[in-house]
Amino acid sequence: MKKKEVEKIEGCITRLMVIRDAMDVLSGKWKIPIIASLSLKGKMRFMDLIREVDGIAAKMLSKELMSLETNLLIKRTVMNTKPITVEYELTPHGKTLNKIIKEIGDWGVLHRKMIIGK
Amino acid sequence: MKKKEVEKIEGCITRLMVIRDAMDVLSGKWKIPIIASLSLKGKMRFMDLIREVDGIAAKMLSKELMSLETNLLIKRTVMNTKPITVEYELTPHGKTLNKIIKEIGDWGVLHRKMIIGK
DNA sequence: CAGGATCCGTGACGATACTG
DNA sequence: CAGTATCGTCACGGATCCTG
Repeated sequence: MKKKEVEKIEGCITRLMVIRDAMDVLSGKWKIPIIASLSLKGKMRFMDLIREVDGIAAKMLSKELMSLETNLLIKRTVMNTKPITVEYELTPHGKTLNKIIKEIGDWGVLHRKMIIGK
Repeated sequence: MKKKEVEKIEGCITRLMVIRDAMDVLSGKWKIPIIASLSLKGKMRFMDLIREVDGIAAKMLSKELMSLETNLLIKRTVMNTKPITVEYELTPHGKTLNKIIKEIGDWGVLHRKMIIGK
């Protein structure tokens, strides 16, 4: 087998690996919608997210936010107000997801036309 | 409220809606990896996919392929060989996912660097 | 307001064996 | 080879109540 072919095959394998890495961080029902909300609206509080991310329960939101924070995608800021409020926003690294969010949104429009159109 | 502001808010809401539409079709552990494999390698048979999509069980693959076919993303072709073989490939509509796959892959590389780097 | 605690159902996902 | 059948597990996700 030629060197170029080997490289191509290995390229495929690592490509599939990084895709799975990404999906480990992003998969689930809520993570993309949460990130999309923060991406579109910027800084948001817990209650804002409850309202914005349609149908999510507080427990799930809490859990997903923790996961996203652990993966350095969002930043959590506690404000000293009374009662306390908490703000969430995308980190610089979280903002690098914007392209994915955009593509998913664009494709969603396309897909909707496809389904309705037939 | 001005007309432009209304449009912006409605734009956000519908944006989040189409994103959820897209996620309904794409979410889950396996769909993106399956599509990515078909995207990178073109036409594949059931066994090829079992090998390529690392760790998937036959039952899951079968189920996911059905779901993807229902959503018009892949095409299933039964060949009259002995024993029978089946080929799967992306439909034109399925190929419109290439941009998403690319972005996810690119981001996966970035994310890996981010995690290892710290 | 932000969330934790608790209880709970359902389905996603997995391993193995089997069939046309 | 391309699946289906069967059985089992566990975490996703939901509802409700509670607290600093």
